[in-house]
Amino acid sequence: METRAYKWQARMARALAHPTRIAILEMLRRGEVCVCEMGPELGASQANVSQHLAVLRNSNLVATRRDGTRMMYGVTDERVFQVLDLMGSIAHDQLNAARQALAALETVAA
Amino acid sequence: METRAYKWQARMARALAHPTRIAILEMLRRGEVCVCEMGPELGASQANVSQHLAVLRNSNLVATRRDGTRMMYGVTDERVFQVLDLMGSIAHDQLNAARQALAALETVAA
DNA sequence: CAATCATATTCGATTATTCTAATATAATCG
DNA sequence: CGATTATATTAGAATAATCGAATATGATTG
Repeated sequence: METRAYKWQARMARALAHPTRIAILEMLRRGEVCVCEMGPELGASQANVSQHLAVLRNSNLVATRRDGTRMMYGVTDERVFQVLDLMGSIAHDQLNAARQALAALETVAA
Repeated sequence: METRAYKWQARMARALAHPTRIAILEMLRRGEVCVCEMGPELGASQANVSQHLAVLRNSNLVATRRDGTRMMYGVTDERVFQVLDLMGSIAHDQLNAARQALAALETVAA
């Protein structure tokens, strides 16, 4: 068993395991983004955004570039978006399936 | 911001965020697998495997089928393997990059 | 139905995440 | 340099995840 290898995938998954961090990554689809844009758009405090960015940095999913007094963030590997896309469609289809199952039950009940 | 939608992706990521659960999913690449095979192969206790299976079930990544006294587990959506593959290659490349950076530093130090 | 085998659940202790509030660092400008 | 702006870090409380041990459920067999 490659339990060692799985540790890194698990680490990465853990970094993705928060709605705010996913929202941050979604912002980064457009390219580099300044931290200053994130707080307002995410509806999160400055400290909180910074903490979530630290998690993403620690898992090497994002990298920073200083631009004067501002910090620009970008993804280190575009494939993270493919991961998000896949998780999005899986979740979407799960929801649809659940809805259909519910509708079927309600039809019987009616 | 679709913070609502991100919640589901985050939930899914959280379900993937443990080496044992990734190992379980890797076992399921071959198709349905009996719980009885998992404990030994994972080096985990029966209770622990069952707990991790519960997490995967709650996020709808796996489904069960009873076969007499045994429980067969399978993935509900094969795309979860694409997610694992992507995370694997991203992690792999991250490691390589880190190794190369280290090698470069060591060359300078020598 | 009692015994057994396979799996799931509960409990309680431990550790990890997450958040807010406060403080620290780092670059820039006057 | 002192003030300002932008970001990061720390501290501490609240919540959630994890694990082993014990117990419960559920199908099967005799």
